Amino acid sequence: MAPDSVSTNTRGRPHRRPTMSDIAKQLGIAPSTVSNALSGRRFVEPELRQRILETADALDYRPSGIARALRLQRTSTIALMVADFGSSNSLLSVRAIEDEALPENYQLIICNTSFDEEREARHIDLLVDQRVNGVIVMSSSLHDVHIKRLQQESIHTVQLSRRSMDVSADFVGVNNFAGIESALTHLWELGHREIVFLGGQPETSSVTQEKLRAFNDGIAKRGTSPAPFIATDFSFEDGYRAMVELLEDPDRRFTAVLAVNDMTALAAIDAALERGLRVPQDLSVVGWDDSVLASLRTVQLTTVRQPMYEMGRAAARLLLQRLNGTRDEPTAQIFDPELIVRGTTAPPAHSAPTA
Amino acid sequence: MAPDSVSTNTRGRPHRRPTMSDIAKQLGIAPSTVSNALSGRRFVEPELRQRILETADALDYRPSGIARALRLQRTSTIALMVADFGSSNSLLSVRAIEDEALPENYQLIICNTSFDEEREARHIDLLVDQRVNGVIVMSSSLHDVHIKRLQQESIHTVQLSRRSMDVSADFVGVNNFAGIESALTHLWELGHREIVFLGGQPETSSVTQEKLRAFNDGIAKRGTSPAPFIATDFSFEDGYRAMVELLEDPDRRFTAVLAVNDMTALAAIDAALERGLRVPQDLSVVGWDDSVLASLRTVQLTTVRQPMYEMGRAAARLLLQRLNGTRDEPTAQIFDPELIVRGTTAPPAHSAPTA
DNA sequence: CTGTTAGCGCCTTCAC
DNA sequence: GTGAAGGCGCTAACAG
Repeated sequence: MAPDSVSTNTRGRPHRRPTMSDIAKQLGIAPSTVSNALSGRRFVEPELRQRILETADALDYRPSGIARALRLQRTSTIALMVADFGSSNSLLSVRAIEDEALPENYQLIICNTSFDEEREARHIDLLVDQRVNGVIVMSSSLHDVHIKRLQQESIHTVQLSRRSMDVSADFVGVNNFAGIESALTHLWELGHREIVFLGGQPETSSVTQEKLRAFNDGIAKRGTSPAPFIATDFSFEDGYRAMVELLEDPDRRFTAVLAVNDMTALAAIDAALERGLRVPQDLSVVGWDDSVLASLRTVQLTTVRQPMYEMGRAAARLLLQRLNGTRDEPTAQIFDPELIVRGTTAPPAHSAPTA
Repeated sequence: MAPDSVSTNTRGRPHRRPTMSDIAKQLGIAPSTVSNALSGRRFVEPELRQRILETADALDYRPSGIARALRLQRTSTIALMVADFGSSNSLLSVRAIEDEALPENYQLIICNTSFDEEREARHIDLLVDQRVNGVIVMSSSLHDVHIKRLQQESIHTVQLSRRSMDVSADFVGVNNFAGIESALTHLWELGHREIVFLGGQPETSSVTQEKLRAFNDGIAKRGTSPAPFIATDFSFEDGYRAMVELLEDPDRRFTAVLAVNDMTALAAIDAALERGLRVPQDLSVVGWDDSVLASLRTVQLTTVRQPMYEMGRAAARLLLQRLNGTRDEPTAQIFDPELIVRGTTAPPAHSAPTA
């Protein structure tokens, strides 16, 4: 077979991509004119412009984002750092961010930190090296050091859900206080007086800290003794272990569980069912997220819904505005959560658990 | 406050990143020597090398991936195209791919196509412009045109799960035939004779095509009349609608449902329960994925497990090997699925459904 | 063993 | 309205 029109020499690679110079050469004009015609930043004789567009098309020309990035010193790339997008419905936020980024020709890079600090560091190194323009940090456990690192490198940062006290950056989140308070009120009105808060990592997660504080405040306000708390990561397995621990402690009595997320709530339910408890008759459980799981007929989890899509969109917009220079002072946008009452909460049986 | 040591002029931006020239200038040596010292590709006097490393560190130098990419003509970036990573446990594959890419300093870009062809095209344009080096295509509905486009642009492509007939590319998948056959055998041995296959888009999804063919073959082999099939997308909502349609058809009789994925299976269960059927007494349901949902005590879904993590890893390795030139001819790697029997399958009640 | 030079593809002054 | 030249930051070829 005859070699293709656009052949090349480099290492036997079959294909070299056409450049603006190629177009220019073919038309006998200057590269800068091609640039002007394609970008539309300068006026070019319509007839010439037309010919340029045509040959660009004919050559299947695509601009090189790398070259442009090097020249303009901006990559039009943003990144999202998330601890584990499997364990909640953070996917909605991802979707929202992509929906905002795509129309503005921004690439989105997603980094999964898995609660692993070394992995966080690796990712951030890569992001810095690639000269990412902005980062949305959703990873609840991302260490402040790393955020500061990003800011030192003058990479714009927006915090989504998680909030760091000693880092000043844009923030989009939910009113955790109100969410916990509404769940607590719900349980209280049903008659529950012994409620435990299950899960989360208060040392690293600002969200858990807030929820826990709201929980303890709410309990104190109602004049009950402080309730137990067990720290876990946000996975099913770990929530399950924690719940078993709670259930096997003979000193512990409780009629309701407030879980840090839906996954943990489901784990708690599993553990309770396994030990012969009925939900909600013997134990009420409230989750947090309103993930797809929660609405299943076989699950029917009472939970707190946060508008993840809207939050993701807000975070993306904030970031993009900042990258376009449309914004200045750090902002905070707080969304309201909503209690969704389903089937896993009911008045407590005032006797001991019936098997 | 006095201006920082590394100050600049461009547009009042606070910070200009140090380059190799900066290091070289500071030490009174040539940039290329800095390059050689940092990359280690050429020998540099240990003492000088040491000083270079130190000043690089002092200046907080980080190499520019963009400049390097422009020079080397490779970006060390790969992309993953997925239709909707919410609806199955494809997250495991994502995790695996990241686990393989990170140690080799490859960036991973994830593209969510949402079964939307225009969105696919947008994404691919961006990927081409960014000069992504390789793409893993997991999006079951990605139109062949787009894969061919990638190949024309000489971007290496690996297909994960979905397989296109008239595109020759590396492929990693699961033996759908064996999976369906094992599910069918399970139901058959329980005594089911009227089984329906629920969900999937045979026009666009090669996976659904294979499953459907395996299903029809299996039914035919056992000498039963062909079973109904309803096409859906892979979401809960659509699966639910389809199941209601099936249930409301008076001409239709069936005692078991084989669903295209877990989400659809759960939707089918919901619809059945809603109409007073009991699972598994009145209706057996088999899913596909073995997602976290399936193992919940309140769900206990019988399902077919595919090793998503391993598959993702295999796909990533294949791609990276190809990018490193370690591989040549297109390969296919087929994994074996595994039937996980849980609580949603049982012998059929041979009478009409008991309410 | 180190320095000089050139160029990856694009954009942007500055000339004409 | 268009052309020519330079440089973004890096690496590879060629000198010395």
